[in-house]
Amino acid sequence: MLKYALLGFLNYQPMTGYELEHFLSVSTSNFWYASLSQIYMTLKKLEQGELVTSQVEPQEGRPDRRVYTITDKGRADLQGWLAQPLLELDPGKDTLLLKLFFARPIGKESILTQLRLHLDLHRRKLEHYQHDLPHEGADMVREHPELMTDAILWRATLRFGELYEAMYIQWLQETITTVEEQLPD
Amino acid sequence: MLKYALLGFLNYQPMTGYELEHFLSVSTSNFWYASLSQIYMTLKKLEQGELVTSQVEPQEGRPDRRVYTITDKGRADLQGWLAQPLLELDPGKDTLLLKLFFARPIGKESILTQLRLHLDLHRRKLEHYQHDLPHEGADMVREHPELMTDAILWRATLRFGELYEAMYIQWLQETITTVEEQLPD
DNA sequence: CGCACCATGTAATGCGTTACATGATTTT
DNA sequence: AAAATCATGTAACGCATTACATGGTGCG
Repeated sequence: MLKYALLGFLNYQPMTGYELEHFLSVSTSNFWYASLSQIYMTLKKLEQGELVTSQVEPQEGRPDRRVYTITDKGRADLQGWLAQPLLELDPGKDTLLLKLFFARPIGKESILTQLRLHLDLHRRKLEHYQHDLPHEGADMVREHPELMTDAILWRATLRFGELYEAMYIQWLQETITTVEEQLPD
Repeated sequence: MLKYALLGFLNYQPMTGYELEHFLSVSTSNFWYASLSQIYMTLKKLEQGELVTSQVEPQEGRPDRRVYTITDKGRADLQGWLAQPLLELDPGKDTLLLKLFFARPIGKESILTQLRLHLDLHRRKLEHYQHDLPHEGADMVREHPELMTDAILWRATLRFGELYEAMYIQWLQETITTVEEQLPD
């Protein structure tokens, strides 16, 4: 699926693997992220499949830039994926919930400590969504005014992040209270 | 991490791979699930690491049952993992959000159709949490009264599932309205 | 008569993480 | 002087999915 994240960004403009990582981290990291090494490997596969092409731009003092451009075939593939409805939900994975489910043996206080730590992590994340991220999308639109309507969808995904974190915070607060009141030592 | 889900259940009682799949599907599938083939492979690795042992129970007319039992080493490993605080959040993955982010080229109506389809999927899931799942935990406690306090934590994870689906439904409704009102055809 | 349940596994492939390897330029 | 940014890649390993392979029992 990273494949489509990369094609999606390359459909806006040609860029390098390094730049793709930047865009992933400031706009989709919430629901899709990948490390640089994975991005480089995936780009290589996309090029083998002729969904992108690359041109090397020589540089001095640092590695040459390899700029990737989406091909017509790549655009068609992206469109096909976008148009195809998703018929089932992603399986969820959440390590904290898994730990909590089996946490009884480590005792009440240790459980509470861990829940409070997570509450803090989620509060920070919510702040990040509210303060830092909104600017990034605005920057992109300034450079590419034709993407103004795309930005409506970008904001919707950011809104999801906010609602998700607010929900998680609420659940943690509730759960901390439940554990305090109901779980024996 | 599946490793710990399996050790967690085996810490309640010895059971087979097949039974483990059942427990995963009725209690943790929300935040951790695995297919049978993956469970069988993971059990094999756990046995090699001496975290579990297995006894074969011969049967007629169907494959022999292989019943796994957690060892002291396995219990210690599980405890260690549970006691170790999680210092960062799981990276989120959500295919619908990824598609939505890049969906502008497929047009307003196709986007709305896909969002409405997902709204339906999430409504079904919420019903499932509210009607079907609560009984499963109750059954387990009836057979193992000593797990009554564990059930407080199980309910907390189920509650997360409900809040998550309710949040997702709210976001989808909001987003459908936003797209209807703001996105040009 | 067909479907769900019981019950186990292997093999191939793909996706993702971590570690390894390098090194100049720019900002604080 | 240190840290962040720019910039690319390979190798090893582990985790997960899908397909393959088998077949009796019990219920509606």
